[in-house]
Amino acid sequence: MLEHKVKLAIVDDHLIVLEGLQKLLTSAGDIEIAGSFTTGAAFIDFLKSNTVHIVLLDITLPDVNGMDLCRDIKKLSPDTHVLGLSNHSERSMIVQMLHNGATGYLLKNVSAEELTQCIHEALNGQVTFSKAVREIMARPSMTELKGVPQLTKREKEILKFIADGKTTSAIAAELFLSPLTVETHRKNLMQKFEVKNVAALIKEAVQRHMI
Amino acid sequence: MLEHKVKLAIVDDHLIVLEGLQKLLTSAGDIEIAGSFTTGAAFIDFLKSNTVHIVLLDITLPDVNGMDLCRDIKKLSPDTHVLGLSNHSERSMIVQMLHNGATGYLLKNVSAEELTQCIHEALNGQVTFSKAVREIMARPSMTELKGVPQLTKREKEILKFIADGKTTSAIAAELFLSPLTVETHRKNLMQKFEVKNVAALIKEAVQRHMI
DNA sequence: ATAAAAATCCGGGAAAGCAGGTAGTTGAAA
DNA sequence: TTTCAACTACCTGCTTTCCCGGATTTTTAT
Repeated sequence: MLEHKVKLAIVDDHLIVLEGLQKLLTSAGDIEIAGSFTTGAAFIDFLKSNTVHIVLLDITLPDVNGMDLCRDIKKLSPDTHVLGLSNHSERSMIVQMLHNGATGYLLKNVSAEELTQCIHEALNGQVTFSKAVREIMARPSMTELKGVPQLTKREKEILKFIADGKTTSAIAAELFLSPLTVETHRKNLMQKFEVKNVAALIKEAVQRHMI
Repeated sequence: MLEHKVKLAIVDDHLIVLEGLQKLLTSAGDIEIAGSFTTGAAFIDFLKSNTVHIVLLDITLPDVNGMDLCRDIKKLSPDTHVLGLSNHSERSMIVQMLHNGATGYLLKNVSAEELTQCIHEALNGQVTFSKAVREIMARPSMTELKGVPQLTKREKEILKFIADGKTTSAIAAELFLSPLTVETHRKNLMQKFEVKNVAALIKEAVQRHMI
């Protein structure tokens, strides 16, 4: 196999993190930083006309959330490996990222060695975690075990409206839908979350950062 | 006045951030990084036998929280300026830091120029914020303005039950109350939160860490 | 092309929530 | 002591949610 440099991209809205990562990665000679981006949109743009082998993706971005962006990246370029990078250590976050096609997940307290090691593992297609993440995954907690329901775009949309306290009919009016349609989505949401009223629904959703 | 280099310390448990900050600060020639620390304890130790003019202090640390550490620092070395550095953009966080003696507050999305500017302002004793923080402080958003409603013990109790998805009558049974009483509490809760249904109530409550 | 998933729409009935009150009892602070 | 906040309880009328059950069309993935 030819040993070209690995093209790596970073998506993070914090300049500090961008610089920090670049510094940490200079020691790994075979990695080339193809680009740094502060928004998901900017990276997607770049990806359309450039090859990226691996991308370090912050979960919280100004424009889109990491989960959705991850999914978009994999759709656009299935061979690009995505490593989630975040301060969020909740199991649900990690699981969600993997569901959406990420190859691994790192917390921002990674060391330089961990970082480069994870990158290389990811390039081999291995699912890889930073040390702190492995510990979280190893000790599953009751509440987190149930996993995160996979919501459709419409469902997410309506979930947000519900959380804002809007009634079914108000939502329907705003989205030009029949109230009955909104009712159905609401019903499905509650089924997916395995709850039986909005109160519990919203609690779960907020706690899982879906709102 | 003699122009010695400014002795600056960084306390942050993320290597990435440490490196990133160092990189960003190299451009400011008059600043010398006296030390980097990943725990509050380590920095306090250092401070006992070294002069530090200014410290960039992450709010979330493994051993202590930033507020308390800030207070300790000012007690030990009142002339050391503390700049809070965090991802947390909640107004309450910022205010708390200032109460505890911080000279300023930065979000981690600061630019290099902002960073050095804030450092210099802080050295002059000026209270200083990064741009994003100034915006938060200038425009108290609706949700932040109302502050946290003062709930009675009973109300908090019932709020939790509601968030768990329990119905009014179930709560009443569990607390040996009339359902009507629970209804009243629920009504009062919604008044205090200025919302008109449970969905919004729970969202607000969770987001304000009351659940 | 075909299957699967998502999004849309519908009915009816039971249950709960919402909004607007009123009002007695208690316990602590002024 | 009286005054006030909290907790308790009640009423009426109306709206909305919740829970069954379906159905059709459009989009997406294989």
